[in-house]
Formats: sequence, structure tokens, C-alpha cells
Amino acid sequence: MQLIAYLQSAFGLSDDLLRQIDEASTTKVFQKKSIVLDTDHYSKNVYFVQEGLVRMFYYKSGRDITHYFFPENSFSGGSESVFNHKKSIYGIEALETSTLTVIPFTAIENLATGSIAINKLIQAILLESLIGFSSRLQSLQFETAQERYQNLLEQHPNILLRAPLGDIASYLGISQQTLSVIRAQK
Amino acid sequence: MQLIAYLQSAFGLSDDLLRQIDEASTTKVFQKKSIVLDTDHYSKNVYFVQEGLVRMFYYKSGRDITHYFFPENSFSGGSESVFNHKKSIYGIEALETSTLTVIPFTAIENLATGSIAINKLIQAILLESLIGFSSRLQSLQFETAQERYQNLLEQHPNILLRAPLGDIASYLGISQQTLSVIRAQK
DNA sequence: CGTTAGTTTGAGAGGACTCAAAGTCTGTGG
DNA sequence: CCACAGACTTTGAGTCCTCTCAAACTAACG
Repeated sequence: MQLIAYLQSAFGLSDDLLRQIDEASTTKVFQKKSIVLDTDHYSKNVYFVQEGLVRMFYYKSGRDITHYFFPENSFSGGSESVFNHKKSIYGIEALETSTLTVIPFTAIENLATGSIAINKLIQAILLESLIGFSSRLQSLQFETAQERYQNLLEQHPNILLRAPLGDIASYLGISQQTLSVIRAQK
Repeated sequence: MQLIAYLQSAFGLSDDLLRQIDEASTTKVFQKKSIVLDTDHYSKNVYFVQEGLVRMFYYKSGRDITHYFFPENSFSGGSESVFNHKKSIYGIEALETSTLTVIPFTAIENLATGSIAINKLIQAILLESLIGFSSRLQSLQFETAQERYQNLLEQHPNILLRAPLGDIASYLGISQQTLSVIRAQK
């Protein structure tokens, strides 16, 4: 789905706001395995995944860790760095050839100074992100690797099919070998 | 510090808004070990800790888990349930006799329909909460129990002194016994 | 069809858990 | 002011999950 259509259906923004967002944004195709956004850069962009699958990742002690997967019709962008003015430790990689709409967040911020609706949109995105973190936290703290895999399998079976095992392992917080073992026993 | 003074210094809200928030809020003293908010209830209140220390907790498989500690000058309240309309799994307990200001979030929401500044306040609270979760997640995923304890010791040494070990252990995501062992060796 | 990335398998090690029991602290009633 | 009960903390033994290191497979791509 296209960004504007999505915003309209999910948030019911006025035509005028939609037009302004549309004008500020650009849509680009990223090849499979290409880097959409490097780690450790300043970036005030938000990416809307129109088509395809991307992963947000970062480096921790030299390892590549998957922070999150973003399939079609989702917003990706290092929340913290977009809202703060900090360097983002996160990078974004296209796992499939993907069509992304790049939205400069500064444009959203400008609109936000004059529109309550846009503020609500921002809050909705923040809240969604918060809920995601919260459930991730619970899962890491209380579930075994096995259970986490099982949940992913039930909730996002397509990701299992579309992303490399290594990326999934780091997303689940386990080593690739462990994931392999878990997957074998079933 | 009192809520209004805090809001003024941290967010620079207008006198008019401050007055409205003040009028909607009430301040109460909770005895040590008393329950400020039960788990599994609907609650649209936000609590500002003027004095004392409270912990937010929930039950997971029959165990009492500390979600977070809130010392003086911080806002407590089950973010997710305040913003959604869901039951909160979180409860709040006073670890010390504490003075709390209870703010009905509906009042904030009402003000938010007409004030960009209030929207920014809401976003700031959400963002802070997001950053907190994020660092918690990282810590759980990559640090050993030992390191997590060490960090808490460095960043919030007072909590170690003011809260029971069992509550701290569940906050760190380890058993009380393990925390005891870690604390002994050093 | 060979090179490289991705996945599986195995052995051994270590951290944290559980269950269990002993020891210490704290506050209340005598 | 002391003694005792209940809460809190420590210590120990044994177990299990997940990790690392290492090596063998397998699939993908030019």
C-alpha cells in the first residue's frame, strides 16, 4: 500500500495534511541486501515500507544484531534518534528488494506545530513502538529460546521464511547454532 | 518537588495550563508497603512522585516482578494502559512512605485537544519511557547478571539502599539468590 | 562448477536456576 | 527493654539451558 493511502485509512488525516506529507516524501526502490541507512549516522528520516521487507540492526561488540523486522505497511526509523538529535546506532538493510517511502521527519515536526492530528499520529507511532518494546522485554526476560521461536513462528510466520536464520537468531537474542538446534527438534 | 513546579521547570507550560492541571490533580500520602494501585484494573491515572519511592510491578506466573522503580520527581503509571483503554497488568506499591500527586489522564487528554504544548509533553513522556525500555532491553540481552547489577549500582545507587533485595532481583531479571551471590563477590 | 554465504551438528564450559536450609534483621507485644 | 515471629538474606548442591569453538554440510550465484 502507498503511504498516503495508508495514512488516510489508518489515521484519517485531512487531505491538506496528506498532500503536504506526500510532497515532502520520496519513494525509492532498494535492492535486496542493500543498505538503506548506515549505522552511526544522523538521520531524521522515517521509512514507510510500501513493499518488501527490511530489518533494522546495530552492532554490539562487533556483532550484527537485528533489532526489528519491518514488513509491508510499517514504519521504520530509529525512533530515538528521530525524536532526539542523536546519532542513530541503528542501520536499515533491505532483506528483499523493497519499495520504501522516505519521509523527512522535520516535515512532520513542522506540521506538528500547527496540527493536533499530526501530534496524535506521532503519539500513535511512539505508543506502538513502546508496546513492541514492552512485549519484547517480557519475552526476553521470561521465555526460553524455544518459546520465543515458537511465538515468532505463530505471530510472524512469514518472517521465518523471508529472513536469513542468522538475522532471526540475533533478533531472538540467541546464537545461530541454538536457533538451528531449536528448529530441528520440534 | 511539587508537580506544578516540576512541570514548569521541565516543560515550561503556560500558567493557564498549569492551573488546569493543578485543579484536576490531588495529592496523597501513601504509607510504606501500601498499594497505590492494584494490578489488573482500569486506570487512567498518572502518578507523580513528589517524595518517596514506589515500584511498579506485575505478576508473571504467580511471581511478583518489579517493572520499574520511581524515585522523587518522576512519573509513574502504566503507560500502555493509560494511553490505551486496556486493563493495566501493573500495580504500584510504595516502598517508602511517599507523597504522590494523582493526575487523571483524561484531564490531560482534554487539554491535549487544544494545546500543542500538552501534546509535546505527552510525547516527551512517551519518548522517555521508550528510551528506558530500550536500554533495559539491551541490558537484558547482552549483559550478565553481574554487569546489570554493577550498572544499577553506578546509576541508581540509592535504589539499592532503599528497596528490598527481592524487588531489585526481579527488576534485574535474576533470582534473589543469584543477586545475593553477586553482591557478595566483588 | 567452484567460491562464498548460510546452516547444521557436536563437544565442552559456564552462568543462572531451583530447591532447600541456615542465618540475620526488624518490629511488636509482653 | 527483651524475646519471639515473620520477613528478608545468604549459602550450598545439583541441574539445565545456552554459549563458544570447531568442523562438516548445503545452497546460492556468477
